[in-house]
Amino acid sequence: MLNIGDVARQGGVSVETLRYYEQQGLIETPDRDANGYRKYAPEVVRHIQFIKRAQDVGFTLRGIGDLLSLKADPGASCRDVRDRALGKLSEIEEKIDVLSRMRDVLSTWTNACPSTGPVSACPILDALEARKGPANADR
Amino acid sequence: MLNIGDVARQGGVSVETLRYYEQQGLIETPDRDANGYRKYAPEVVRHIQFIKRAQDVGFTLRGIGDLLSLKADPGASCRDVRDRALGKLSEIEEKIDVLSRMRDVLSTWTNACPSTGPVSACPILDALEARKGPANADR
DNA sequence: CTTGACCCTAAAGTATACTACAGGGGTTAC
DNA sequence: GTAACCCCTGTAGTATACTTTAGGGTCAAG
Repeated sequence: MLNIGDVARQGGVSVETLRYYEQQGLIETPDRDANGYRKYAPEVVRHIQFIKRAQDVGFTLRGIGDLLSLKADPGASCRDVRDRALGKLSEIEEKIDVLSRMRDVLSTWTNACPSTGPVSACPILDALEARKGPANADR
Repeated sequence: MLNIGDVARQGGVSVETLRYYEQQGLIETPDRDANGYRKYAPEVVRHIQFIKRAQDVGFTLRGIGDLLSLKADPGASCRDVRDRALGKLSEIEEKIDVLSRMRDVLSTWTNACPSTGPVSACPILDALEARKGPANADR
């Protein structure tokens, strides 16, 4: 059995993060020692890595909680998980699209800037003030 | 002269947002009427659109404040503005890279999923639990 | 003269994922 | 027995860009 500090070290997170995950329902409430210390089975480290990997591919803690519910539900199907992943995938693609548009506009503007002369003749500031802005997708 | 509500309508923002911008130093403190109402010159609408366009290409309000200072500074050069734009551009490219990696991983996973069968045999959940995660760039 | 639309301030709330702090007890080695 | 380190709870703070709430004046129309 592990103390919270052991789990934190092995899982690569802080003890505060572990307590936070517990509070958020992402990890089971652990048993307590006589002194009140949380005692963890070694398997919990794997569980934390699951959370971290899911974060790495863009899931929020809320989404991860959802994934964990599916994982624990014998009635759930693989399709349910796949649906969550596809949903996240399109969210990410949407973000990439927005960012790509920003990049294109900024790139155009920086290329148009001679980078010499005073700000009074800056094409970037001009572009920002112009009647026509970039085609803004959202916000 | 315009009341705050007029500016809000013409600028496409809420009156609360205008007061917030003022508080944040993004728009000049307007003169007040005898009744205490803010009175704006019509030019302020253009100013607000500057802010909105800068947001559209990824600048934070802090960065926009910086841009506005350059704009107002006769000693500033076009290069200064360009530097801010290039900095923002690389930030955005970095974000795109991170998101692209997430997309690739999710895409691989969703393709590997037969989308039939129980979660107990789900390749996506397996991937999330595996020893090897995706090569995570940051976080 | 009242109703509805508008204006004011200051403070608190929202979302996300933690981090930090205050205040206090337990454990281990010397 | 005391220093160094671990654990506990609960609350507040962080960043960003607003939005909401509370409580209260102002103005134009009918």
